[in-house]
Amino acid sequence: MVRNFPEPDVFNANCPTQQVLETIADKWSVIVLYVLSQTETRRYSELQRVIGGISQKMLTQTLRKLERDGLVMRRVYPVVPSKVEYSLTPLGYTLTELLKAICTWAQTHWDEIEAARVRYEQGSDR
Amino acid sequence: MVRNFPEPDVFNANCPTQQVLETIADKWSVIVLYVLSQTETRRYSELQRVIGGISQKMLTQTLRKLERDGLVMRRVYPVVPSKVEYSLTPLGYTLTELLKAICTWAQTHWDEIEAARVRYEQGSDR
DNA sequence: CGGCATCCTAGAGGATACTG
DNA sequence: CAGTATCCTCTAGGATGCCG
Repeated sequence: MVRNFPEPDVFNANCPTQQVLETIADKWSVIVLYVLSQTETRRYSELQRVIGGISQKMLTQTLRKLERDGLVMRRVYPVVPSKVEYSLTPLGYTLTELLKAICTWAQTHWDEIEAARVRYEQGSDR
Repeated sequence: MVRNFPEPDVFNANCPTQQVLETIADKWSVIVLYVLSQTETRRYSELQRVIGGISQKMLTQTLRKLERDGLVMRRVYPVVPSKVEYSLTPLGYTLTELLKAICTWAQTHWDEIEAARVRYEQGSDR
């Protein structure tokens, strides 16, 4: 039996935690979830417009993955032209605080990281 | 001046937040940081052994990136055979709570995600 | 021991065109 | 509008071998 781990260790390649990270620890996933966490509901085209630099392929792919994992809900309106709305599921909502924290951290500490990079470059130059 | 953003928006491709996510929102980075957050100090070979399924190339690459961004500290002991120890910097430590939360979330909700996947497969089959 | 350097391949991911 | 399909490129990342 491969399942059932004595203690959850992220370090084990077989551990589900690593598989979850494959979903969560992805740039586009974080951003999409973050957008949805702020706005109740978003249409496909809104997401594409609001998120800078994402291709439509990546957007669709990310949404599918999040939907498959039960984090995002997809509602199709049978109208023409078509209308599709995306929102977080209850499970997805349990992530919002975490996502907010991550984005806040990124915003707060960006200058320190940038400074570290400069220092690193200088150190490696001579 | 490209820098200096009115309000930090993750959605803007130019926003530093996205750049930080490139570092943080990476599976191996999360895991390496998590290991270091638990153990003060780790040697290279310990990290490689403890983390299942990481290649040495990826490990080195991840460590360099984290070092460059000021999250991880690398200390070399001039002995032979060589000895290198990695640990978190103060900046890196500010991430530990977040990382713990992420890993905890992954552990807690894995079964729900798995259930969602099964549901998704069934739905798409017919 | 703790790495680089090199080679190689699968898959990520962009651009473009077409469709219900 | 909200995608799918196709093609094509480029790079992430494994395997292997060498070095201080």
